[in-house]
Amino acid sequence: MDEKDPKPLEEIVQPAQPTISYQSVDKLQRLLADEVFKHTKDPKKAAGRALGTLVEVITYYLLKTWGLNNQISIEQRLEEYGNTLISHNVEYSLHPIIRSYVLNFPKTEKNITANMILKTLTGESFDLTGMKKTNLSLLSNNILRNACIIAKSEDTNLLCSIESETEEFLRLHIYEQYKKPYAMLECKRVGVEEGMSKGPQTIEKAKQGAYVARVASSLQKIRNGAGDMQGIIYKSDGEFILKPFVELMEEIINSDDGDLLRQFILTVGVVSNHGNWIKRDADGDLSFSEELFQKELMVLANSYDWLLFLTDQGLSQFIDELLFKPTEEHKILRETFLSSYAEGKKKNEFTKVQMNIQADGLLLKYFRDNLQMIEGWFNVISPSTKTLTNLQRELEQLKNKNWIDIYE
DNA sequence: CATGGGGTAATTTACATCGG
DNA sequence: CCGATGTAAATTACCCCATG
Repeated sequence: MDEKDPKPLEEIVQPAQPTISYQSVDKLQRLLADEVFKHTKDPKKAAGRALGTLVEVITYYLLKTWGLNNQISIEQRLEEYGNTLISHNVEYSLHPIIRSYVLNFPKTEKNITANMILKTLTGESFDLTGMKKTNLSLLSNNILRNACIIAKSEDTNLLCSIESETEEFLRLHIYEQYKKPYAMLECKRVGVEEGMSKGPQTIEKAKQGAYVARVASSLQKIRNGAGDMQGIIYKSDGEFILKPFVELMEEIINSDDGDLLRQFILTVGVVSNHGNWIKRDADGDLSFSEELFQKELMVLANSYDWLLFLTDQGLSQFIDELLFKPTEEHKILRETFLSSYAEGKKKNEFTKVQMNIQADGLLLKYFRDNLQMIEGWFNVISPSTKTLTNLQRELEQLKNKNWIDIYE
């Protein structure tokens, strides 16, 4: 990471804009524990788990708002680069779309199953040979399934999302994703352990994600004796390219060389804030420089191509504004969230996969209307020279590659 | 205070059963 | 046959605690 241009910590933990003050996430977690999760055996733990889900939801709806909805798959199996014996489920992966189609689906009161969609599709000259249907539902009891897979083939998945609606029809996006992703994201949240002054032990678990980030992509990290992070990528003829990591990564993203792109996966980590991620300096001040990162934060920053920080302020604002004290317009969000965690409740309808359909609409609108502010909830830890907009641009670049040629 | 071990809750998937 | 519902198994993500 580059230390020449350290960002002031204020930028990292407390973005300047809105001047409203928000409670710290630690306090909100305690509040959640007391109010929402009192009935569980370990309220704080359950609250922490729920906060983890919220980090995922925020990240997912940011991606949606960036126009990547149809590129996303959730919790799909990803083989290690060059080592197919080991695979991992990754939270979000972004995939090339090989073909897509808009289907007018007659509105119905009933649930919308993969089967019904496929049946409607067969009348529409959309070739389904070689595909095996799933038994998932796009819409069930008013709950939307994000990244809903309706059929699978050997190398692709066929997914479905709701594009828009008319009086009689739902316009459904049918799109075929190539299984090999060009990017992946993992979200992690770690809370402060009660009574602990130092960093969290639980972060050991985050190393699992760091491991995946290091083995997923053909672009691998390697350090030289001077401590510089180098990137190495093998081409199909066995030759390799070795040069400074960020430089090589940019080169691959900018290139149209199938040889470089075919197995490349941009890895992105999203960690929510933690009071002890960063050490104090000799004066007892918090300043943002790499040597003051706790070991665990460095491990993550060195493992992912991109490491993002979801700030305390951002997560608090999301919880406070939409879940704790929603406006009239947003009160369904609160209701959906609370009912999802009510005692005896079986089905959660506030997760990255299952989301109440009205809540989905409200979240999309909120993210669209407040995109700039929400982007301010994230800070880039690595590469330290880049911004979130750079990441968006890189994802967009990858999305627009001519993948059909690359994989033919 | 770093580390390893441990436990619960949440979520998803696969499979079974029920009812039309 | 088909979809809805229920249940067990598998996986993951949290937090807590004992030890040295």
